[in-house]
Amino acid sequence: MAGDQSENPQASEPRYQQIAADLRAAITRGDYKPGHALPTVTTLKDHYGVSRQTVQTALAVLRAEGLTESRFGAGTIVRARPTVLRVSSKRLSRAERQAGRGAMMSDAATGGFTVTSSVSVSFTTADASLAETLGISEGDEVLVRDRVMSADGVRVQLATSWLPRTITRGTQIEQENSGQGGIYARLEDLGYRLARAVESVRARPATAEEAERLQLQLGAPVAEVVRVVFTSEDRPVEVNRMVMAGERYELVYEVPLD
Amino acid sequence: MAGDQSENPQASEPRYQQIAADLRAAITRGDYKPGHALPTVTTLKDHYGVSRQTVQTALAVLRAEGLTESRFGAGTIVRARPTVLRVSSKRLSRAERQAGRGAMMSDAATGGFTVTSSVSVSFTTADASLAETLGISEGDEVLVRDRVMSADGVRVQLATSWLPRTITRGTQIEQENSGQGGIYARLEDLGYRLARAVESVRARPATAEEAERLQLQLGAPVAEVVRVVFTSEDRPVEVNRMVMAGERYELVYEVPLD
DNA sequence: AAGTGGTCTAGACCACTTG
DNA sequence: AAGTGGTCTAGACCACTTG
Repeated sequence: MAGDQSENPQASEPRYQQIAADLRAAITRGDYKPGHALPTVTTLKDHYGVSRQTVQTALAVLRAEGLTESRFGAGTIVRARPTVLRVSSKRLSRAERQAGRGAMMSDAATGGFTVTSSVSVSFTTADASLAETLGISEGDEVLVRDRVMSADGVRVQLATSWLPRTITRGTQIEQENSGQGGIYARLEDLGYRLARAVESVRARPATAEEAERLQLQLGAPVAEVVRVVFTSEDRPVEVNRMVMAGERYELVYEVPLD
Repeated sequence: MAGDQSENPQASEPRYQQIAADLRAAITRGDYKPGHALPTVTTLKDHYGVSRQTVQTALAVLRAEGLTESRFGAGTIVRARPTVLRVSSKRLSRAERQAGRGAMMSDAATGGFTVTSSVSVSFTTADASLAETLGISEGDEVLVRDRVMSADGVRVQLATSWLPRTITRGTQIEQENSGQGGIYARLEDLGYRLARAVESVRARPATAEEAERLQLQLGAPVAEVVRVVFTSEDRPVEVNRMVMAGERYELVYEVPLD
């Protein structure tokens, strides 16, 4: 009966959510194992006696939860527990810098992943908000370092750093390859003693551009971390905005309680 | 022409995404203001010359991005910038505890929100993972404190704490009302000097249950924070698992760089 | 009572992957 | 070549909100 949804008038839950719940339970029970395919859309449509569209809507729910992944022309696959990068706030210690590792590389050292990164360098002028954060004037020149980072070939993080050109002009920080230990090591070479950073973390949906660059579903959760680095004289020297594929990261912070 | 998508064979982007992009741009430009309604589904369908379903799919994209909110029978509303609770790691300081504020209350003091919370207390035995984290034996009794927190009437956080009953038995920590300064103040009254916490943060999609309890869309981003609190003798005394509505929180951490 | 968003069907074509 | 997921249409009924 077309359009008739009243088979069971008590069931306030839409059919597609019932189907999603059913499949979710089957995945949780282990009927469908990570890396293996779910039944095809056509099979599911016949099995549940619904239209293709309804099956697709149910599958979209599972994708939104991160349980499955659909491969165009191939099938719907149960996702393996994702690659997790455990990123500790200890990664920024001077000891790590002196061991010649940049922040991203010490993450890799922790997790056993092969980390690669592509960098592009450009220049712009500070808008009001950036100028305030960096303690410079609106319109002042800033260096922009844009990075895409991958772990074991999977893109996991987008990062953009801004630094005042009064600090970076003519230094290796303006080169794509910033050298052993990364830009923090170079800043210390220049005499800036880095004392602390403030990191502000939010969970939010990926924008369309981020989803594309990180190979995520639109609206998939990302962690946005904005870090401001201060010297021992409490001068801000860098703003770094990182966008991380949510489920691929675990951020670990040590918090003093006294 | 039914089923004909080849009007513009160059356009690899599906129609519903084009429509979503169009509406997104209009919202960003300010054509549709926060709190106001988008055109109705019927209007949009006629305007773009597509089916209702296609419009619905486009609107689902905007909802997934957190840009809009659909009200059954009423319309699709542009969301106001969400209530943001700025939660600093400084909230856990001894000074705050001695001022009589629990962790959640000092958040409120920071942000100017009215915070309420409902607590339920129960008891269970530790499974292997919890036992290891708390340094006790599997099967040992633990106290469970389950909390739902609201800011200005909006549910913003689910939190569950586990503490060994060898510590809490017979104390105010096992009461629903744990008193001024919360359970951390009570632990210090009992002679446990709290030294540090380790917080581990992930962004992930809300499960169906969390979505319901936090009044979120299914799969909306949440921040999951697992905190382990240690005494000055490095003994773990509490595990606290918090699930926060992603866009309603900003977590701020101070990170030492040396 | 009228309007709104939400769901559903049956059928179609598409781009893509797999053997 | 056959199969798969993705998208789309036109039309329908539903639960809910608003005046």
